[in-house]
Amino acid sequence: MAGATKGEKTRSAVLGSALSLATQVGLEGLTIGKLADHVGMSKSGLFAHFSSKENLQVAILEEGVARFVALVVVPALKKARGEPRVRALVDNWLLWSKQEFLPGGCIFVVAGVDLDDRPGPARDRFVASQKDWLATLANAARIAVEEKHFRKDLDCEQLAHELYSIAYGYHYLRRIGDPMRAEKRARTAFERILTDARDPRAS
Amino acid sequence: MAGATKGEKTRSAVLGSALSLATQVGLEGLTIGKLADHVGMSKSGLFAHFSSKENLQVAILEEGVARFVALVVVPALKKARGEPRVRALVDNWLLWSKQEFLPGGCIFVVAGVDLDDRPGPARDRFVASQKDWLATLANAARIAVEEKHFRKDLDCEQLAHELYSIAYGYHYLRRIGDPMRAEKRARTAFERILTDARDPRAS
DNA sequence: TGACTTTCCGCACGGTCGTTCTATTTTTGG
DNA sequence: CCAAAAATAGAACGACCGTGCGGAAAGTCA
Repeated sequence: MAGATKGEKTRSAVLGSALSLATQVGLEGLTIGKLADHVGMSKSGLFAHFSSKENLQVAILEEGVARFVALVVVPALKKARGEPRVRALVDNWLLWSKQEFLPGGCIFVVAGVDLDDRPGPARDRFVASQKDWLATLANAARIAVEEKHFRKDLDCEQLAHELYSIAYGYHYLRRIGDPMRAEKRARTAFERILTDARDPRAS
Repeated sequence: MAGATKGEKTRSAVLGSALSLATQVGLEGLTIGKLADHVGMSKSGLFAHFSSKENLQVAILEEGVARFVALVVVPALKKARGEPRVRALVDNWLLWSKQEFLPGGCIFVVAGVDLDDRPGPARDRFVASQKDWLATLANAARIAVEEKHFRKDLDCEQLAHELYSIAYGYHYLRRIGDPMRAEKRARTAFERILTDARDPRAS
C-alpha cells in the first residue's frame, strides 16, 4: 500500500466498496452510478479506472480471489501438512462468508449465479477461480492421505466436491432459517465427511 | 387448461417463458421488454397481466413451485413410505435441474441469490418454498425412521440440510467442470448420506 | 516552484428500464 | 348477433443505464 500512486489507492478503495456492494446486488446488478455515489466520486471519474463494466467485474473477482487467498488459503498453509491443514481450510472458509466486507455473503456464490449464462472474461475468471479452489482442497486431502491421516483409497476430488457443496449449501441455508443453526449443521456435515475420510466404513 | 379464459391461457404461456428466461438472466435481470419480445407480445399487453414486476417475479416463483411439486414431490409420494420415497425425492430432484424448461438450471438457486438482499413478497415466497421443501425432506426421513429403514437416532433435519447442500453444490459444480462427473459425484454423496442414515457408524 | 502527467468532474449521448394512459381489437355471454 | 367485458397494442413518461469528451484540479518530480 505504501509507495502507491494516488490512482492505485483510489482504485483499491473503490474495489473494496465494489466487492461489498456486489455481494448484495450481484455483479450484474451493481451499477457504476450507485458505486460512484457509495464511494463519493463522480460516475465518469470512477469509470476511468476500469474503462468498461466488464473490466470492473473482472477486477472485483480478482479482489475477491486475493482476499480469499489471504484469509483462507495462506493461513492454512502455515498449519501442519495433512488433516490439520484440511481442517484449517474448512474453518477459515466458514469464517470467510461472515466477513464484514461481504455483507451479502460469499462473492463467488453470487458470481456463479449471475455469470452463469453470460460467457465472457468475467465468467472465465470465475470458473478458473473455482477450479483452483477445488484443486487446492483436493490437494490438501491428497497430502493428508500421504501423511496417513486419511485412508489410502480416499477419492480426494470427491471429498473436495462434498466440502464445496456443504459450504455452498451453507450460504443458502443461512438465510432461510437460523444462521447459527445452519452453521452448526454445516460443521456437523464437515465433520462427518472428515470422519469418513479418516477410516473406512465398517460395512 | 380446458375451460380457461383467453387471458388465463396467455398468462400461463407467458409464465412458462418467463420461468425459462429467469433461470438464465435471473429474476432481477429478466426485463418485461425482453420477455414480451420472447413471447411475441407488446410490453404493455404483457404487463397488464401482472401489474408490476414484483408480481411477475412472485408468479414465476409460484410457477416454479407448482412444477417442482408436480415433477419431484408428487411422483415420490406414490412410492412406498420410508427409504424408497426418500430416494425417489432425491432422484427426481437431480432430474429437475435438467428439465428443458430450466435452461439456466434450478430456478430456486437463481432466486436465492438475487432475492437475497431484496426484502419483499418475492423473497418471502422464495423462503417459504425452501422451508417447505426442507420440511418435506425431513418428514420423508422421519417416516423412514418409523419404518425402521433409517436408524432411530437419526437427525432428520440434519439429513435434509445435507441433501439440500449436495443438490445446490451440484448446480454450481455442473457448470464448473464436467456435468456428467458432477452428477456422478452428487449421486455418490447422496449415497453416502443415505448409507450413514441407515446404520450407525462402527466407531 | 514550475512543467507535466495523472486523476477526477460535469455534461451529454443514445438506449432501456418499469409503468401509465388511451385506443383498438378480440373474446365472451345472453 | 350485439353489447359488455377482457385482452392487447402504441406511444409516452421520467429515471437510470454504460459510455465518451473536454476541461479543471490535484498530484508528481525536476
